[in-house]
Amino acid sequence: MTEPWVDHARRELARAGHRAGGARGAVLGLLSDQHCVLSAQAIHDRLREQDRAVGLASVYRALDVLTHLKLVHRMDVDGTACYEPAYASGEHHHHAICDRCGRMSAFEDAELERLIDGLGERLGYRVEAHDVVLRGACPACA
Amino acid sequence: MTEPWVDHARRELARAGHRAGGARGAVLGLLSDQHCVLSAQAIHDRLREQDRAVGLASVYRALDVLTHLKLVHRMDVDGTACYEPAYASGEHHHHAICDRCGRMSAFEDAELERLIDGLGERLGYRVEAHDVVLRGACPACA
DNA sequence: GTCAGTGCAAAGCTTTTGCAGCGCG
DNA sequence: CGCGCTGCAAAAGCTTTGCACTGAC
Repeated sequence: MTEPWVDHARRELARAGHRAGGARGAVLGLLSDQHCVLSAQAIHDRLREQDRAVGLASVYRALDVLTHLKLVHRMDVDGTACYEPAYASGEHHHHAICDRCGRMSAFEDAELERLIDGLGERLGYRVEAHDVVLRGACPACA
Repeated sequence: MTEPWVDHARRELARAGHRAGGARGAVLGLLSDQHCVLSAQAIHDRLREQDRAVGLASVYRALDVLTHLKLVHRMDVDGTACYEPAYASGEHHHHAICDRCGRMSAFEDAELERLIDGLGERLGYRVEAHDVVLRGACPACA
């Protein structure tokens, strides 16, 4: 299986005039292997485990560029920024976080997306991104 | 017009065994006058303007207690925690934030609430709170 | 009187910035 | 061979914690 997201991201980076440095490449590679959101610190730690150590500042800088190009999606959870690949179209999901065990699950729902698009229109907003977060007790903890 | 939320909050605080201190009371009073979300720093600043100065640490402590009692709702925006009164039932709204001017608007939608409740059930979650955030260009900036 | 609540200052995190050197294009 | 990328270290937020003191019950 190829990694369409990584390829897409590299292409977009080049198109935006960015060079291909090692640190950003490593962050890109790690993100594509994950589906769950990761904090900058978590990315830094995992890269170190994989012997592809990258300065924490470079992780932040890479994520900043990627976020601005809308190649990764940023969300704040419990006061810390977390990131995940942003898939160009389709494959759009949201998160439910368990207050007890802290575990996070992802879900998607076409009707929710449709409803949110409608809401944006109603507000006169050109909505470019949106987040939905559910909090409560997961099946195991409830 | 009375302030049902403040009264409710004071009652719940007492019921949870908390004493009525000046700092927390001031935070409570300020929050009830606002509809928009406020950061801890903003609360601290406004209280100072009103000559009801409260230590920043006390603001954080008050907000922490109130959040745990589910009397205020916390949301992270751009890496900073913001707070607003949590209305026991009904009067539940969400936010749209403009990427350009940073202004925030509130909206509510019964269908959205219904849909989210359904999603929680589908996931087996006992959903206790949820957030929906739209990001994009507001009518004025678009 | 006791102990939660408070203010201040210090510490702890997360994130950003400055700067010198490396390396892609 | 210039300029973007990187790492390190320092700085800049935001938030929490330690401690002594005040004040509610």
